Amino acid sequence: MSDFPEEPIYQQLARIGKALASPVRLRLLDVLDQRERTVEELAQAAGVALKNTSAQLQQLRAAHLVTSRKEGSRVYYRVADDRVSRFLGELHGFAHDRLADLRDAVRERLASPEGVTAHELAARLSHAGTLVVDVRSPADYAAGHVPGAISLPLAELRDRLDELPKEAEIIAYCGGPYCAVSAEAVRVLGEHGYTARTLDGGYLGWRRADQPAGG
Amino acid sequence: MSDFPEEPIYQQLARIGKALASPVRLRLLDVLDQRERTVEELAQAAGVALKNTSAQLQQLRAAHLVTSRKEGSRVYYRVADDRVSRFLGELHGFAHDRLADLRDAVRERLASPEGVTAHELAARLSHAGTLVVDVRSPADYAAGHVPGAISLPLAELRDRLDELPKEAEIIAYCGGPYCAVSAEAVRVLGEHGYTARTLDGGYLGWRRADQPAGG
DNA sequence: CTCAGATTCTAAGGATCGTTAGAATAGCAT
DNA sequence: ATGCTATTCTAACGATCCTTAGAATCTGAG
Repeated sequence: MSDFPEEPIYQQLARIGKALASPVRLRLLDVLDQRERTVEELAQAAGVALKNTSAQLQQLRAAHLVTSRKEGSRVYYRVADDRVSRFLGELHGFAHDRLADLRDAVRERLASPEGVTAHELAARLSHAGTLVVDVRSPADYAAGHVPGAISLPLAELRDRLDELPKEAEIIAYCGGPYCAVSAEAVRVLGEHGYTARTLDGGYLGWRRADQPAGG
Repeated sequence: MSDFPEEPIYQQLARIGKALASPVRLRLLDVLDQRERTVEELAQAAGVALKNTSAQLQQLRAAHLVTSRKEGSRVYYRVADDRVSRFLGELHGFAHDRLADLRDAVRERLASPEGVTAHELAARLSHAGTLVVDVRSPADYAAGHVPGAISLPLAELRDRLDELPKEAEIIAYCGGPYCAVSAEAVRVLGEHGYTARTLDGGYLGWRRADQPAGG
């Protein structure tokens, strides 16, 4: 135990660092940042064991990064406020341009051609000819989506191709920045002769870039 | 070990969190962010054992938060680039407005009346009547300081009071945001009839607010 | 070439953290 | 009340991290 005089202060600061030091907690934060969820929904969406999800949520709550509200027998968690969301966005950007290993891991998982940034997409929304497709679940879509986007979950994509005009340029997105679903959708669309690209960062990237959540 | 499909990505992200999860490493970063230092200078300035300083520096380097250069038999470390400095500033601000315990720890250590923010000080520099006093070591002063500030280490303050015009409003600052030296200087100045306040965040806060480092 | 100083590498004990099983709590339905 | 569901608490094991002693490396000086 070394102890310089400012240690109590830095110990407090380190609480935030500690909260961000676990892959599981970072994952939970990203999933929660998309929308409020119950513990069970969260555990399933994040792919983390239920008991572990609950345990990690206690730590995130101790660091005041998430808050919960009780409704009946369920507990709903959400990211504490907008500042947490913004800070997480900054952490992602900071880590991304600092760690080549992170960029490699992302590239290996997504393996998709370059996507459109949130800013580029915002500029295009005012023009016709761009069709934005939300490939998440209808529940996710209902909780908020890019203005003008249509809901078209990946599972239904092949059956509903006739709803998509051939000449449109399609931008597909899913939830998190590392979600592979939109990349898969782009692949399928490409096979059927469409021009399609992903939205970098997904819906979360869109919101973290301060873009509006359309109703 | 839980493993959701995005785990390798979040594992990389967590490397940044882990680097920021230790009070000692956060302290080293703050001291290094003030200026480049050798391992020994850093260890002494931070109040951390030399062996431990070296060990923690290896971890900070692995996370690409610091870089080193060798000059003769000494190794100089510094914060990797401006983005690290900015991110640390954001982390401090984020933690500060989130953790009441952190605010309490700061208040307990500094116990000084409210200081001036970097932004306020910047606005005042153009007017006469404000005297900015740098109470750090001459070496720190030489490495960069608030434009127009005079160097007056705390140890010499009592002997050099006659250099300070009684009618000036004095702003004193030291290195880090949690350095108590400027608060002590303000106390001494107050005893001698001066109007004096501290600069919130010290020199580091000044730089992190994107203010110029005067020569 | 040898010596002294600065820093890092290696190794190891102790502390802390991550994970999960099992018990406990709280709310709703009957 | 009783049972059922959702969630948290308690306890415990293994994994990881923090810290520091001791050996090793590198540099400049004599």
